[in-house]
Amino acid sequence: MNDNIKILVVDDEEDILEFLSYNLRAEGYDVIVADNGILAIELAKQEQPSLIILDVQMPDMDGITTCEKIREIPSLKETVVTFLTARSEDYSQIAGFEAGADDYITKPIRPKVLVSRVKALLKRRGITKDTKAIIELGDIVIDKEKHLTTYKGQQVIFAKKEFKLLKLLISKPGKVFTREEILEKVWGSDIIVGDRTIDVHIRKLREKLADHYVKTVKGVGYKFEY
Amino acid sequence: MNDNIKILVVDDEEDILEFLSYNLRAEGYDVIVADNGILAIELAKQEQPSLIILDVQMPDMDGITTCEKIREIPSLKETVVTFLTARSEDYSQIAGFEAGADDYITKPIRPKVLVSRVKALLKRRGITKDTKAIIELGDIVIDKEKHLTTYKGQQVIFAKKEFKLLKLLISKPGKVFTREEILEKVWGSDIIVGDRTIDVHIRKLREKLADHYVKTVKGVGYKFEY
DNA sequence: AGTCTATGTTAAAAAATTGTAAATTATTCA
DNA sequence: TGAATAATTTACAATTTTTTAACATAGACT
Repeated sequence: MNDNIKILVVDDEEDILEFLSYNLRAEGYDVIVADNGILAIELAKQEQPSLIILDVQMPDMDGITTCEKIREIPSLKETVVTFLTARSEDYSQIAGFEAGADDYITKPIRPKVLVSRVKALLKRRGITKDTKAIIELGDIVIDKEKHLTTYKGQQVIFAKKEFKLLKLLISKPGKVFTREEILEKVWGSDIIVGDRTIDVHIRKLREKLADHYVKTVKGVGYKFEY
Repeated sequence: MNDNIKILVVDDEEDILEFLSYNLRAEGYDVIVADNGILAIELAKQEQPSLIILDVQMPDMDGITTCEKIREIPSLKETVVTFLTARSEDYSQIAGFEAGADDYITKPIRPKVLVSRVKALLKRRGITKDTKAIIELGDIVIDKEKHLTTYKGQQVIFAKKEFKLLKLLISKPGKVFTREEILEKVWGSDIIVGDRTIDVHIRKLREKLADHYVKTVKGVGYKFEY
């Protein structure tokens, strides 16, 4: 499982796809491409990219429609979407934001601006290479890529769900995650589990680390505190 | 229901300030203005606007420096900052994002684009008065995300309802909230509770902070006074 | 002063939420 | 396929929060 940041680029023009891919790959991103909106939606669902760059003008399904459809997919609600638009189309900017886009990049594209923009967008959403690879928090080291956790130098094995839960909580130390949020992010929006499932998993984290890391905020949720 | 979202506009040119204010006020925002960076920072600290629109080019302190300074102020960490920039200055866009800006608006400004952009930015951040992450009022700091309250540097624990009530009262210091309003916003419109419930919760706030913060306005309701 | 009403105070009951162990069901992987 | 491991449910215990209820107090008004 390669844990680089994934970017989906969607444009009907071959050379623009290549241009964007080249420049983004050079920055270390994993780039996947689609030359139409329908394929884009399929790929997005499958690959769960962190960022989608979407050309506004495309045959069949335009960027705005594509974006609207993307926003309707629960697992892609948090994905950053940015449009590619010709410099003068102010109208499309408006429509784009209403469709749920986060930003837009004007053509002609300058590599430096592109990369800087992409970085800024991802950073704003808290998606950085750091948060993708290894998280260190005092005694606790989590290697997401290797799916390994170390506590006080000792390796601790977490099962899949436990690991996901730990990752989530630790991604924003101190932040209280509601049960809903946890369900949504660890289990997925459509899966229904019993009331006590989360508690049991929380218990396992506490067992394997130490009780005091995971705190209960009664009536609200759980948080990780170092 | 524009629950008076505050926007701070900073530009050295009088006519641009007026133009922006006019258009934003027409949309129902509370607009405050500053014609230089130093004043802007002062005002921002005092007024805690949700959005700051900042001209890049200004005498004395330019927009980028101002933005950097703003980002250093804890209570303004979550504030959305957008730059105003001449259409061609690509470099400033890059520097702007690095300084911690969230977006930029190019001159010449078109009212429709401006308003649409501002709406999109605020929406993206989910800003309506009750989603601001941190509320600071002198000795009292409320971190909604962490569900933490600090009084004189000491952590104070509030249960869910207490926390909600405190948040409500503190959201508009000085405003008197009627019992009805409190019930509606803390308990929800359809829940029926006895007469003394609110009093009991008010009492707990007084206990945990200090008596003088929450004042009773007999026959009317309660208010928070710092 | 006496009465009336709104609010303050307290302790205890009630309700809501979470913790836990053990049993049950799914999944994985050799 | 069949142990082994993981995930979930169940049933109850433990804890904490919220509400109620009974009584106290303060201030307004006649």
